[in-house]
This record gives sequence, C-alpha cells and structure tokens, in this order.
Amino acid sequence: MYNERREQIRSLLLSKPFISLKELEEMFPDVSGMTLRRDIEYFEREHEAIKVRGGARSMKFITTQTDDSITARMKENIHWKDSITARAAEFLETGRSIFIDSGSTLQRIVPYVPNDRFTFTTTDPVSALELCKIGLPIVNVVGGRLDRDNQTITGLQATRFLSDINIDIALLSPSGLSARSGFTVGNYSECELKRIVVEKARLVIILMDSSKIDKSLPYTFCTFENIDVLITSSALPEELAALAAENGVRVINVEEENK
Amino acid sequence: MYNERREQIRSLLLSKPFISLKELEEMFPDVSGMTLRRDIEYFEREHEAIKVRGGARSMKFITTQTDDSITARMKENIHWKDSITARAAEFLETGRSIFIDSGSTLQRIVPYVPNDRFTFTTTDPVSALELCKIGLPIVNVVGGRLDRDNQTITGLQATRFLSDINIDIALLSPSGLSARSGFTVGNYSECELKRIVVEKARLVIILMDSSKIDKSLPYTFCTFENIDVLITSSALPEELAALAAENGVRVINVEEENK
DNA sequence: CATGATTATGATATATTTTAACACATCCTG
DNA sequence: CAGGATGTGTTAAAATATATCATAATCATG
Repeated sequence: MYNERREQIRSLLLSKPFISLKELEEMFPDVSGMTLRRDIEYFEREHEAIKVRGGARSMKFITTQTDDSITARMKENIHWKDSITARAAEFLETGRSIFIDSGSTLQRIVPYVPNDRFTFTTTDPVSALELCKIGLPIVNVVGGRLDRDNQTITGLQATRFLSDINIDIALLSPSGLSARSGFTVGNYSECELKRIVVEKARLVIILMDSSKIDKSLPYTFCTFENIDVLITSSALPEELAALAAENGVRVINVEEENK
Repeated sequence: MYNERREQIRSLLLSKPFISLKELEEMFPDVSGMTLRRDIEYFEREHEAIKVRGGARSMKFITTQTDDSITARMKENIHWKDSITARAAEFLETGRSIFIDSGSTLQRIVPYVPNDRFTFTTTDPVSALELCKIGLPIVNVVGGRLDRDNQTITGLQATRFLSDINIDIALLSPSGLSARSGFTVGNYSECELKRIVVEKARLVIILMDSSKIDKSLPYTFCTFENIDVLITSSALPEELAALAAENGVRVINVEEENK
C-alpha cells in the first residue's frame, strides 16, 4: 500500500532529527492526531524513528556512539598532554557567552568542553564544526572572509558581526609575547578582531605555549593590562612575570602544576 | 563527581535495550522518581540513552540499521551527485559573486571549481574550508548560528549578513520538490535564508538528485517562477516538466546527457 | 459484484507521564 | 564562613499517551 502522507513524513524524518506531533498536525490538518501517532508508531516499527514524548526522533540523526563514555574517561588520562587547553576548559561557565579564537591551540580545547549549555562564538570553522558535535552548546560562527593561510575568519564583516554580540569569556591565543610589544599577531585584520574581543570580554584568558615567549610580531592586540589569566606551558622569564604580577594577571604554568 | 547510582544504571543500560522508570524506582527505593528522571536526562545528554515514555532506551541496542534501506538509496545517488555538481560548475563565471548552499550535494562541487577569481559565499563551513584550499577564490562565510544537525549556518544574524552582500549566481539544493509546494526544506530558518538568496541572485541554479522528486517538506523557499536552471539526475515527471517549461526553466538531466 | 476480512481512520474519555517551580541540604572553593 | 554549584525531594498543574469503540475505505476472492 502506498501512502503519500507517510512518504512525506519520511522525507521530513530524513531532513531533521526531531519531528513534533504539533508540527505534523499543522502539516496535515486533514487527518486526526491519532492517525499521525499511528504513523509514528509505524516508523518506530520500521526502525526509522524512535517515538519520544511529543513526537519522534529520526534514526538517521541518532549517533550510536557508545564510545562517548569511553572517550570521556580517557579525557582524564590525556589530561597532561593537552594540558593548556584542558586547564583553560576549567574556566568555562555554563550559560555564558564564550569566544574561542582560531588556530590550532584552541582547536584542541574541544575534547575538554563539557556537554553543557554554553554559547560559543568562534572565527575558526574547524573549531565550530567540532564544538557542534558536542551536543548542547550553541555555536555561532563569525561571518566574514575566510583567510586561506590561517583558516580564520576576519575582515570588515567579521568586525561588524562581533560588535553585535556580547562576550563573557574570551579564550585567545597570540603568535608572540614580549615585554615591549605585549601580545602580538602577524596579521592586521586578525589583530583588529582580537582587539574588539578583548574589549568586550569580562574575562580574558590567553593560552600560549612556550614557543611564543619573547617573540614579537607586527600587530599588538593587547597587553598585560587587558587580560586576566595567562596559561602557559613553561615559566615566564622574569621581566614578563613581573609585568603580569604588576597588572594582577593570574599566571598558570601547567608544567609546574603537573609535576 | 562519582555517582554510584548512575554507574549502576549505566550497567543496566549496557545490558538491556529498555529500562522503565518503575524498574528504576524499585531498584533504588531510597531516591525519588524525580532524581531517576534526572538520571535519565543525564544519560540522554551523554548520548548513552534516549528518553522515551515510561523510561529510557539504551543507545547500545539502538540499531541504526536504517542504513540498510535508506543509505542504500543514498549511495545510488552519490554516484549522480558528482555528475550534477560537475555540470553545475560549468555555470560559474570568473569574477562573480557566487552563493554556495550547505549540504552534502554542494560540498561535492569543490573538486570541479577552477582556480579562478570567484567570490564565494557559503553557509557551509565544510565547503568553506574546502573552497579555501583551491587558492585564488575569495571565500566568505556567512555568520550566524551553526545548526548541529544540518551543519548549516542560519538564524537572524545569517539573514542580516546575507542582506549586506550581493549575489550573482546562487547554487541551491532543496530537500524536496513537488508540483504543489515547489522547492521545499524541513527547517524554517533554512528556508528563510534561501529565500533571501533566491531574491538577490541574478541566476538561480537548483541542484537536485532524483530522490527529492515528488517529496514535499513543510517550508517552500521558491517555485519554478524564481529559478533559471534545474540540474537533476533523472527525468522529471510530466507535471513538473510542464511547470518548468511554462516558466522558462532550463532543465538539465545529467543521466540523459551521460548516456 | 457482493461479501467478509483487513486495514485505516476519528472521537472521546481516561490514565499516565512529564514538567515546572520551589525548597532544602550538601559539598566545595576561595 | 559566604557564596556558588550541585543534588535532591515535594507537589500541583500541564501535557501527552492510551484504550476503546465506531465508522469508513480497501481489497482479495469466490
């Protein structure tokens, strides 16, 4: 027997992860809710959906990743490996608006982000896609031109986009840090963008591996005055440590902590 | 935090496909039903179970065997997707502003894009990253909320972003096409976005494999009146073909062409 | 084509489950 | 110790699911 209505519902089921009964009732005003319930039962029998309160979840979108729990355990073990990002993840607060910088450093934070109601905003498409997989967090992608070399979104539109949103916590990673120039990057529009973020954020956290220390690049996006926390993988040279202390910046050296 | 009760429930979840709340209440008479409900919610967040009426279904036992019937069909289509996108790539004009829709169909166009001075704008982070690798093209990413399930960027900000740019050529792919409803998708904000694109573009090209024919989803983003070219992988049914002809739409059937 | 069987559907009252809101205790951290 | 996060319990109200019966449509088959 061929049933046009069910075919339509099947298409819907293939196009999104959840269909509510209300939705179906609007879509098919000619049939009773009872019939639509029976349709859902039918799809459940066919293993194409799972009946849940209020509607049905599409099988197509159900990820049977039992590995999840296992990877969760592993997180604790890898802890020391990606220690900088793992440490940074501890600063995330549920419900907050959090900016995630682009670049390989911040991409590694994803495994340490708990499945909670954060709102992330990022200029890094790779991070965005990864953050999305976590589940609960809302992920915003900054709009603008995608820079081929740095895989980061910048430009006029990006600037404008950021001006429109609020940021509680910003996680940033510079290309260089020196006493004279502060936190620097090699690209003007990237710098401009980070400046806006620093200005807007209530809590600015810098993630930086030791290779960036005492390097300086052309564009300074902030100094110790503007930041709250600095997470590194080695002790800071005296001059920088003094500057941090002067400005009340909390310095976390993960190498030290993991000893 | 370590929770003995949840560990026990987890074991249960790994040992059978469904747990009822009653069962859990008998098992843990010391805690309230509410707590057990919250436990189930927790497992749902962790993707270890799905909350259903009366209890929870264990992920471990959920057979995503829908693959058999449905993905089998999709595989057939994949073969055609490449011919469709290859054909669509021929419409690209150097120097133009081109919108690339999100979705698996359009992602496949990247290999066929020549290394020329195009300006692409897309709602698909995956396509954006791929397009970037080509070299010469400028790639814009639409800003906004990244939808977890469809991996597409939509929302208010996306709408606003698109309003600010010009589009010469739009490549779009619907979830359904029917004579009554036109070109449809299953999601409101996606629809809204596509509508704007259709309105702005000088040349609208629809890419559609045959599985979408005679399907209709809740939201119509355009009809034959609004489009210029339709590329498919099989002949259109008479009714649709007539509609296309009526509206001067050029229909390209790659199956026919490749014979 | 008539007929009985099967299937699809609708209406409604009832039963059950779920949610939401608040209150309280506990634990941890700075 | 204050403040925050977290885990928990209680309840009433809301939403949803089920069961049942009645009716209509469909279909195979003698």
